[in-house]
Amino acid sequence: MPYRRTDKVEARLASDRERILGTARQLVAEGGFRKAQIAAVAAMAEVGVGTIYRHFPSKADLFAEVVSAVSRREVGIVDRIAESGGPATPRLADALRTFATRALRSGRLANALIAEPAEPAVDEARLRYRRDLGRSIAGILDYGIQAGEFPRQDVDASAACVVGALLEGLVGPLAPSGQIGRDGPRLVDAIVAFCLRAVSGSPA
Amino acid sequence: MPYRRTDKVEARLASDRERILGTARQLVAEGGFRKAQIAAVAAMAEVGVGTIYRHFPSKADLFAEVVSAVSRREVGIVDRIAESGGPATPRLADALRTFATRALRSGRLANALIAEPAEPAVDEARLRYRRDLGRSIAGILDYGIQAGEFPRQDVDASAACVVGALLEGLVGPLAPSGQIGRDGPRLVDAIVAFCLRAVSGSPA
Amino acid sequence: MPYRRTDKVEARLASDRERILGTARQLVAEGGFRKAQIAAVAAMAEVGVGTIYRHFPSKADLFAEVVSAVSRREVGIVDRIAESGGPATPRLADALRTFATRALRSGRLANALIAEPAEPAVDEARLRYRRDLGRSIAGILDYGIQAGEFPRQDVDASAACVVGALLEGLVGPLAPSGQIGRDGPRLVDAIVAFCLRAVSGSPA
Amino acid sequence: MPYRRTDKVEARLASDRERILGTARQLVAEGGFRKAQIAAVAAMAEVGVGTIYRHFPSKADLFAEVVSAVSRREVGIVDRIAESGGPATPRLADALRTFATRALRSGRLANALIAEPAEPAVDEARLRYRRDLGRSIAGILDYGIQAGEFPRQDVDASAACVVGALLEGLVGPLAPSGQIGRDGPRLVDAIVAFCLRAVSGSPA
DNA sequence: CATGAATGAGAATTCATTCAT
DNA sequence: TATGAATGAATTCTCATTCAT
Repeated sequence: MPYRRTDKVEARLASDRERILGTARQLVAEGGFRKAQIAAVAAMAEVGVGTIYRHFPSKADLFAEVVSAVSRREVGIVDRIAESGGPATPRLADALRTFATRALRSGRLANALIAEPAEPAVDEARLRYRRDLGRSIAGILDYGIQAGEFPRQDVDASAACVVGALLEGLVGPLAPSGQIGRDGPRLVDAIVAFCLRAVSGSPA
Repeated sequence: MPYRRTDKVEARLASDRERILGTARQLVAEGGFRKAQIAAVAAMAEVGVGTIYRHFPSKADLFAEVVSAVSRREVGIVDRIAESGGPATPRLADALRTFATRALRSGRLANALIAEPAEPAVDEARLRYRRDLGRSIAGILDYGIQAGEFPRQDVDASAACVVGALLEGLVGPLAPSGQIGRDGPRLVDAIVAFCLRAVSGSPA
Repeated sequence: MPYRRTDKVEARLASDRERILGTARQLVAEGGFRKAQIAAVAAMAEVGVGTIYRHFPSKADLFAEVVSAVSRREVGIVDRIAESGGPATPRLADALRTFATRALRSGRLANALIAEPAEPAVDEARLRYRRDLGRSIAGILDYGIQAGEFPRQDVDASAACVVGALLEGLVGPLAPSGQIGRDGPRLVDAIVAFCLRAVSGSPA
Repeated sequence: MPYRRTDKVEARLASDRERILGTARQLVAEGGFRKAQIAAVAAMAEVGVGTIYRHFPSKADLFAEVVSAVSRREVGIVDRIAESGGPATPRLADALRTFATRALRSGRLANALIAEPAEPAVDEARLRYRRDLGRSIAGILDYGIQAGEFPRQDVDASAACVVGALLEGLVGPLAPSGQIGRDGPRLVDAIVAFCLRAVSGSPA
């Protein structure tokens, strides 16, 4: 009887893949890339090491995929807000606040995905993450400038600066090491306010 | 004849130390911390491995020192500007512009020192770098708020955001692939303008 | 087909472990702990270096296990004799003679396991060896004193002295250069006679 | 003016040599051979590393000499007692007691010199130490047998056993690790009594 | 001659990847 | 097909010895 890749097999394959990705993400969230070794992922995902290599050609690919997945999810959320209608200012505020709040809740994961490179391939994914986030922001800025809400400015540079301010504000040194040191909402407010002043050139 | 640590010897020692530090910095600038192994530093500095361990107790110490040295130098420059007299706005502009211009010239080094952690000890040095830079910025903000140039704001958060915007603007993905992709002066202008709008809440 | 740790695999694992232990013991017997480096053990056991670390957490653990294994075996043999019934004197004689004869046959190994420390962890195992041997001897002494065969004496000190006399007699300098220099049986006789006189306080 | 090795120079050379030896001995006493590195000896002796190599061709030679020196001194003391007149029994008791008491006072040094080999060359010196000690003991035994105090016995084996009992009794496992666990005098009494019973074949 | 800086061969350990079962 | 045991290149650090000053 020839081997048939049945639906059942297909489903197991997919669920294995997801579980591996999820476990990898969790390990990164707990101990950064440093602690996320293939063997550890395999053990926690309850699959064999070899199985990981069936789904991902290399460690770098696995973790690049981890970053991409988080990126897709988070940028997707921001995108949806960015593309919702209405004036640019509240839209930007909403997007930034949502992103920041979620990042604060994710604890160390955000820090690792944002600031802790490891392999070049993972780095690329990280950069893509930031770039995609920037592109989403840039969309709002473009709209706001068109609509006269924001002054003329170098949109790409501003978007990058917003991303930087956002991430650094969240994981930066002034927010005590690694954890949300100060009460989150207030910090998020300050960051959002900073960015809004920056792109609008007006107080509030 | 008893051994005398002559000036010549002293000079050689110092120059060895400097050469090791410089080589380490260069290797980091070229390939990130990943490429900067002790053996590689030794080879390129044309000293034995043991010599490095005469000057630095461990690999982590060596690279922490690399970061510290750059930090001291760059933050020192910013500090001097921050502490010069006059209104806060041009002072902040000057500080940011100077830092940014220098960082752009340093190429990948800034990226590595800012965004690529390695050993925990090096990480700490990197965090100190950002914190020190933030503190310098915060000083100007404090002054500006006192002087009524800037609106009331969370100074620590703003300073972190400025640092983030500055660094991300410089090394971020929108400045293509780690190198000075766009003409530098224009990018620096955009970043500085962004930060000034953010802290002042006014266009210009 | 899910991976099954078959009996065959199990057997290979166990035999690898044994081969590694055996090789380590052999290397120690040939050249002392100095010659027994992990790489050498791996090469001679025809396994990779990593395989050794799959079976033993560290070099110290491996060699501690080597000592422990020999200790368990040899002390076990002595214990069985010590716990057999009958008067203490022949029991002690039998125990000492058996131990000594076996040690003489093992050549340099006894010397290394007895006299050559290396890592603190291995040292501990070695001390345990001597202590266990001493405890076994002390048991016979206790019995003999109760039975009136031996005079009252400091049992712990006597046991240690017996162990010392035994080991030194075997591997000591008077038995030329670490090997069985003199004809074994006569040496064993002399050592046993010495110890019996010492604990009994009577000739023969 | 040709270089003349004046008396003054000669004296300094000799005193340097002594200081190096003394320092080495002290370091061994404090931390065993493991802690006694050439650089440490040089530093503590307040000479350059090179100076040590002027006096001793290698590390092994230096420490072999350390062992030899201690050996000469201690064996000398025992020898003198051994060669004093009078019956063998009190002479042996005196020799053993003196040696044991001194060893207990020297703390870890005795242990290291007796039980902690390092380099083969040092090992040889250690073996010579034990052999010389044994020879000294053997002299007393010979005399005692001649005089009819002791029964006929294998003198070399007995001497080795005495040395073994003595050393093991002192540094062995029953005397808690490394330090004089039990009150020294009582332990020395027990060891001496053990040895006297062993060589005399009669209760003491 | 004394010095101590420089050297670099070694040694232990880690972990991504492979492949027999 | 899944598994996880085996692998060994790579990396950090130590320390006896040499030799320019």
